[in-house]
Amino acid sequence: MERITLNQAMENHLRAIHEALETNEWATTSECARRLGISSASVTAMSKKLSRLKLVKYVPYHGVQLTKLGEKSALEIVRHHRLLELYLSEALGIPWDRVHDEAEKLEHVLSEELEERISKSLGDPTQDPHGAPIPARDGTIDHVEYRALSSVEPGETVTLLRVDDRVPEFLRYLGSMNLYPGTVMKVITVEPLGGLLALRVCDKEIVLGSQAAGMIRVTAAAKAEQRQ
Amino acid sequence: MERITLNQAMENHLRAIHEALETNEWATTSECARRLGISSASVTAMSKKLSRLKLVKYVPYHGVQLTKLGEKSALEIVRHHRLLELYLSEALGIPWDRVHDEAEKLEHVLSEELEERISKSLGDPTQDPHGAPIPARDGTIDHVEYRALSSVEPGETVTLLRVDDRVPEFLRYLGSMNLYPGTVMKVITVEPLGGLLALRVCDKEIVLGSQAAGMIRVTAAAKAEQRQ
DNA sequence: TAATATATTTAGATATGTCTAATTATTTAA
DNA sequence: TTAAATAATTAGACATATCTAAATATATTA
Repeated sequence: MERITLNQAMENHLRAIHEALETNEWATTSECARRLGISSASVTAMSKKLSRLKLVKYVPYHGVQLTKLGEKSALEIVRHHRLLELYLSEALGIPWDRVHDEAEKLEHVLSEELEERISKSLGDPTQDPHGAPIPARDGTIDHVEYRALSSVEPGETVTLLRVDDRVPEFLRYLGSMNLYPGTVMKVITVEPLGGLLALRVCDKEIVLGSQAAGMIRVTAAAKAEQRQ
Repeated sequence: MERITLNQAMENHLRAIHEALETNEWATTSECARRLGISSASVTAMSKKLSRLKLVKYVPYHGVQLTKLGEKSALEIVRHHRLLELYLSEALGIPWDRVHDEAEKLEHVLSEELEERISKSLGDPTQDPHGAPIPARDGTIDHVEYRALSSVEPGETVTLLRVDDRVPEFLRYLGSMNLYPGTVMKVITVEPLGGLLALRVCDKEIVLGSQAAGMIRVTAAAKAEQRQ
């Protein structure tokens, strides 16, 4: 498997594709465009380019999937991104709602050596501050069974495993209520129409909207496991 | 003084100009081209652009000088660069011969917040690993009187103040002889034609070529001061 | 001072990633 | 099953920073 030189645009697209594929079989053009904040036309152009380089399988009008090579390349960028998020948070004290944007810029200019030293200085971690798995150097990555918090039934007790890292306001809101990966919570009630969720966390009651609950992933099993 | 949004190419040019102006009144087109590793034609094009933006004074066939605004912008990039060099060296243990290339990539994507946290975590330092002054946040910068080691007379004792940071082999060589900023050395002999320099450092004798000696700057006063 | 060498600029080309507007496919709803 | 809505692609344009080759200006040398 050859090594391919990627530029920043290609790296951005690959990471967007990788993330889109976490929840769907195909990364559609519009989904990638939305994630990258660019036009669909631009995404199509890049899909063709990545396809020509054998980094993705591109099926017109369906979207793209990563090839083995593309997967490997994407995981390297994801590793950069998540290691940086953790490093910025742990070593430099940047609040968890701001590390994503910083990491997004830094991830493209991280040398192998710097990546390795950062990883070592953190003890070769396997999770970023938002609970996302950090791929290992060899491309292996933890696969954990998740559920969206919004799909949990009233009465269940679950552990928060992972939150979406892209919306600072959302993360600040969670932080203000001490909702971090590892937090155990019991779902009290679920409003039938709006999906408003009432939770009990450490004897405090918290209410979340359905959109917020959709950005939170929790243990798939019925009973909580203490994690992290 | 307005704030101007700079892209990576503009930042690279501004830093090259700033460095060229450390030794010359004008930053010539060819000198900038050499430093940036691009063609003179490209430098001319950028000189015009920076001139249009009032960041430099461009006199055709003479070169460029930084305006007040350009100086301020350049110093911000230089601050990024040197803070990063020191951080990579101190916090992540990257050898001093490799920090320049890393910093060159990172300097363009450093946010104000990250810059500030890095600076704080280093105790708001004023010198990078190669002895170059780190501009303060407000743009003030230490001005130290230097001399090239190659211009020192035999018999003089001087303190190494600063070395060129761009050639890894050169830095490794210095490191192998324990020549770092702060090192006190006595010039024993100077070969008249080739300029070969014999030094005594801690009772060890070291010989340097004229090119190497030209990349080392030492105290301007006749007697050494213990620095750093 | 004229001839030559060197440095700089201009002209024109290329690669890249993005955009908008128009066209074509696909999906959804009537 | 046809019509309408949505999604994706194509065509064509633009900004950017770079390049090479040719032209021009400046500096150096005979």
